[in-house]
Amino acid sequence: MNKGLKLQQLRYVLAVLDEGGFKPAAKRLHRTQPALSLGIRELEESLGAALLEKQGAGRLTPFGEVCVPRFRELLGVHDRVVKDLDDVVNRRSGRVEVVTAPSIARRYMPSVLNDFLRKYPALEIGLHDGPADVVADMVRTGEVEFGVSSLWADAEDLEFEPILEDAVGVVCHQTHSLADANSLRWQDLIGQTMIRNGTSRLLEATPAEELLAESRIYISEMISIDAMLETGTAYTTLPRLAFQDSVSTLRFIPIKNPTVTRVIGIITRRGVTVSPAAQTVIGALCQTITAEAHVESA
Amino acid sequence: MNKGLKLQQLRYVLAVLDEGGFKPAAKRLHRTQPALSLGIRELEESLGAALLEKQGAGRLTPFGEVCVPRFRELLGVHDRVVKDLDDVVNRRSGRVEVVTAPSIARRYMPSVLNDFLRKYPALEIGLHDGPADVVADMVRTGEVEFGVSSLWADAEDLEFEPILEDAVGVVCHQTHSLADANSLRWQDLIGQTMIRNGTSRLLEATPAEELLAESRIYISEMISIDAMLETGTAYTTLPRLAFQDSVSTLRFIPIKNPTVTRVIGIITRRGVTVSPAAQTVIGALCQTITAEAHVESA
DNA sequence: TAAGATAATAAGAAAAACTTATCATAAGCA
DNA sequence: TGCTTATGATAAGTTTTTCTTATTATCTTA
Repeated sequence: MNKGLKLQQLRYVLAVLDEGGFKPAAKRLHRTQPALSLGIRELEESLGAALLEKQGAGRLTPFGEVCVPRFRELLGVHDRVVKDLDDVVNRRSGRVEVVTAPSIARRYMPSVLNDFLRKYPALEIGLHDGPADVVADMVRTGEVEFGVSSLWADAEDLEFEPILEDAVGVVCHQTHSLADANSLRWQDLIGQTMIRNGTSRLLEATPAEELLAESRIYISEMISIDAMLETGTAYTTLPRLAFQDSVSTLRFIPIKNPTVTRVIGIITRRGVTVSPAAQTVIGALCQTITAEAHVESA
Repeated sequence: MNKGLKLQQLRYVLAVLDEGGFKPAAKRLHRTQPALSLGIRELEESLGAALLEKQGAGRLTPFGEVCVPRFRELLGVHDRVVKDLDDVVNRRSGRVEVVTAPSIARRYMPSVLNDFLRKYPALEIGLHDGPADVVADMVRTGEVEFGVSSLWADAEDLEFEPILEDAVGVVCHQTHSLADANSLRWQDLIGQTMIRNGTSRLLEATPAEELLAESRIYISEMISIDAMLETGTAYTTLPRLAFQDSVSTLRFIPIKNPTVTRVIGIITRRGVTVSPAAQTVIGALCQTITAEAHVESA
């Protein structure tokens, strides 16, 4: 009473029944006749009773009649499981949750998503956005498989794979005194009214640090910042991607010498392999970004 | 993308999860750690994606999370099938259909059935009875797994295993002229009025054949025969077992020189193995018969 | 940074599964 | 009936798989 059926032996039995004999069954399974003979015998011994009548083209014993429907059930489940998992591996099934910085979500994800949905019609995707600390937390908790953002403190439990550099510049109203410059240096900003925002942390430990110290306004929401900038009395700093060209009364002026950049990358949990579907999303995103970068630099 | 999961490898994965590591899992499965390492690796390669994270006590990849419930399902079905079939083999489950000659059904089967039901509480049994040709047909069609009766013509498609000899004797009313004999010879019956019945075929091709030719009455039903015998004017012949002692106004007188017997045996389809449950019934029946034979001869 | 633990890798041994060759038995046919 | 043919069982040897021991790499922890 050896526990543990071997699926292949069950297939041998069913093949003999379907084909009506050992020889044709063996042919279908690309085996020789003795292989089936021995395999089925072993199965019978492990069950403790005969399944097939001696001679006579593959007729079943009463015990065999009891067994065969169960064999079919077990093999059916097996085959379905194989197919399901194969679908997952080959991106014909699955769901990916992603979180990105808002700038990425607006600028790159629409085209990535369209691409993705067209290419893998059966995959589902969930897109979230938020500031860098929220991104990191959502990755940490496993709410999402990966995030796309900059990473402040390099956390022990997170992996960071850079994909993009985003230079910080000045954002001000077109009537602001800085508005017409093609590029600026940090010292040009001394004495101007600066609005700090969520991305101002990028300036810590850079030549801009004293500007931060001078600044007496902090506004977290972009809409409120816009409203303040519209008065033409203050400026703020933003990475290029976070600046929305669509607000046409505002200007973005690059800052050089030195350039301060935020590094955006793929954030994953350390030691956690992302799912096949998520790998596909990451691939598509990187491709989109490098493609757009070429367009911009051209 | 090698189709065909190996159940053992799935168990390896689940054991690693349950035990939280390769080493304790290996211990539980009576394997060494590299055995699991290689087995799981092969499984991952056949699936085309990793299941377990590199280090870190058996944590799952996202793909692994998808896989494991399905592994559990498949193994669950497997284990249930094994248990079901084991129950059938070990007579903890199943149903047997039997057909016997009426005499066997009345004389032996009650005790066999009681024995059987007590010993195998989960087995079901269906008992039918009928004349020899009906018995043979029910076996032939597969309505029942085996029959217990005599077999007239030895049919090519049936197997006959003798278990019992049943001698033919005279049955008559206690007032009949033959009633007081201890035993009779066939010639003693010449000139008496004989009622033929279903068992009279036993006398064909025996010294009793001329009695059959003389006889002008045939009655098929025992009750009608009894009524006729009660008049005291006629006799009939029956095998010993078919005679019911309970009808106390009738006598059974053995006939000797020569003794004519019907051979009762187990009738099965040729080349069809009976089920484990049926084997048990056959065994119990044979045992009961030999036990009673000893009682009688003692 | 060293010590201890855990899993991966390598190489060879054991077990399993399969193949070719042959034999036994039953069914078909003159 | 006896010969032929077909089918499955059996034997022996080979290939493949799976496991073990020994070792190495890597992570964890103190």
